Amino acid sequence: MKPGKEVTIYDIAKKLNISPATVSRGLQDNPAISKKTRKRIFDMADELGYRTNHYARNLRQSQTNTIGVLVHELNSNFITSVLAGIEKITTEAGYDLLIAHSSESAVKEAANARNLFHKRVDGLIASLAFDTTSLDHFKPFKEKGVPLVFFDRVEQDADNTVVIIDNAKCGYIATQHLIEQGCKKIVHVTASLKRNVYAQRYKGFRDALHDHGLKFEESQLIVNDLSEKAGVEAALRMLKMKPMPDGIFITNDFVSAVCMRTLKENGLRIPQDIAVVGFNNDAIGNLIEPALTTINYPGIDMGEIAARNLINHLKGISDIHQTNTIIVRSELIIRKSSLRKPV
Amino acid sequence: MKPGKEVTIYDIAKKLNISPATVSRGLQDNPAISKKTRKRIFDMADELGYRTNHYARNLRQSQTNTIGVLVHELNSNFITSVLAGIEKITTEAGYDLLIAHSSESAVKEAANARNLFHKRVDGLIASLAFDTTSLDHFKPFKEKGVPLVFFDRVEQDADNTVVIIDNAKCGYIATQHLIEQGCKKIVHVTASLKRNVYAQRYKGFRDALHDHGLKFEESQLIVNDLSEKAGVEAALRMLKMKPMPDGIFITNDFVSAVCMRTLKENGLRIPQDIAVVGFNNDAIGNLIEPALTTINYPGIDMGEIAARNLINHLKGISDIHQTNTIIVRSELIIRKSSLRKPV
DNA sequence: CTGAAAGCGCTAACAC
DNA sequence: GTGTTAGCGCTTTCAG
Repeated sequence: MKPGKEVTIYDIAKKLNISPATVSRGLQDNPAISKKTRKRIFDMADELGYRTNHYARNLRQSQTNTIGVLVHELNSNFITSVLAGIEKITTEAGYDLLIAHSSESAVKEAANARNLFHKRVDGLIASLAFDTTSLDHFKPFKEKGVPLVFFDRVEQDADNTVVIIDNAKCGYIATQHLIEQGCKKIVHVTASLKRNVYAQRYKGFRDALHDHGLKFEESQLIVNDLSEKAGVEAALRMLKMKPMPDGIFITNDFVSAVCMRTLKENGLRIPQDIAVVGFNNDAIGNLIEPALTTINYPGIDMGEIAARNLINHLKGISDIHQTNTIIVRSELIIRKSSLRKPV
Repeated sequence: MKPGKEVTIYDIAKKLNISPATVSRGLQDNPAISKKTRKRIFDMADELGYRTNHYARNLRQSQTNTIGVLVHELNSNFITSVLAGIEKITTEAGYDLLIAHSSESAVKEAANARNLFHKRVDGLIASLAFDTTSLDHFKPFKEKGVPLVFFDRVEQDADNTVVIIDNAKCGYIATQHLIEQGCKKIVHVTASLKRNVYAQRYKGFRDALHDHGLKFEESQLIVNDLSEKAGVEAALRMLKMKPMPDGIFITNDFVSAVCMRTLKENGLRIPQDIAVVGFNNDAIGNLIEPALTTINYPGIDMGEIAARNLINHLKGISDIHQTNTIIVRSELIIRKSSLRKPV
């Protein structure tokens, strides 16, 4: 193995006195090649330390065997689970992953989309940033016929395939649970209502209040950016309300934990004074006190489903445009933060 | 823009009545091309919706402009910070990232290394899995002259560049802090001592005990896999010790949180009965009760440093083999979980 | 400042 | 079952 010099199929061909085409076929397990030759090819490849030049192959085949993944952040349990699911499926199918994250910025998201497009991904799986409103940056993909699958944070128009949970239902059952625990004034802490997930959860929240004859005032809705600072502020704001809320439904477990901390620091008891329900079922929920009631939904499944749909489409097994919306199961996990009555 | 047909530099050249070579040079801001021509080229490229074919370019230049990153897991704050740091630097320098994670399995790590090698990354940044002992899977990189940088979990032999913190010192100050708080029997919960980070922290722990005249028994060392289950077991084991420890130094914040939960469930008060110090400064430490004393070290800086070193080497600005070990600062963050005396 | 031409390593018609 | 050949899109000498 001379350093610096790459082994090519020509080297293998020469050593074996066969043609490069045969080597190429052999390496791909083409059935037209006899068992013996194939074995000789593989052995020689090993011996010489051959490695495929993916760039030559991709150039030739004009397809990259790469799937782009566009997410808002990497730092949540949920996202890493989704990634794990995607990775499992794509790896099995022999695709590479190019992962980009937008740090919740629509501008960076557009830049990443452009980059992935220029990298010629065969398909794209994406979850949108907070403030993404237009889907223009995905247009090039559509024009080139590169299939798109959105998950979780999506924009639902006619021709996107989306993998989501029933956020409205989740919002409803979370709120209903609080009502069943005796809460009369429930505050909802969430992020920009322009984003489907938050809009839907809010809708569920409102519907549940309405169906149970509870009234709603604007002050019961707190919209922020789900940061630690925002969590503290939300809690302080609730402390000043008259009357104070006796239940909170928060759209994210981290912010729930922050809120709870601030409330407890101010002498409130959870769930007696205020019952709390979060969202996502992050590890944190089971470590804080009291343990957090939350909505669980399977990131890994969402990832697998998104990836599988995309790949089946790429392989021509199914057409992605036929399956428009896939809803993944979700459930309420009841823990102490909301439990005022025996179950 | 006809669908399915890619625009190449030949198309641009033809439209402009110049040669493909000129277009290629223009696109790369080659100073040999006049401003006017360059502008015309860019405008036409825009108009036609041209996108570079990276595969053709890489094939031609036989370098990929890609850096591989090999990590044990994605699900920690620390790792995602490192990744953010790496990404910042590599993006600025125009490199792509190929990220692989080994789920703490040496076997998968080797497979990932092989894959990245076959993908021909120009350089590799890695942090090892728990049970990785041999560095054989990195040999191909060395043989081909592909530069390697290890961070955090490393194997220190002569010719690897490593970016680490002073784990022994951190272990020492964590332990010393507990001693200063009046702890007489301190237990250390950690992972496989084959891994440098854990071995060094343990060394610091032992040194601190020794320097302060405290004796050590084998039972004061608990080695596990840092899972939730392991955290619970560790706590239960300590509850059975006679006498019970009055201080714990745990190598990871998550396990600290789990341990604390179990101890509290069993009626122990923290820090009065047992003082706890963790490691990593994850977000969780500030949300549990009492807030967790821990060691902070800057993942983002480690990522940036690792990436910068690698890239400078690739660009020939500096030689990676000259800088063998880079130590990043770290510090003890004191919170309530360990505070028995006024500061 | 620009053009002509060769070649990076691989695959896929098309032959035989 | 195997060989010949052309070409994927780009960069880069070498010429002018």
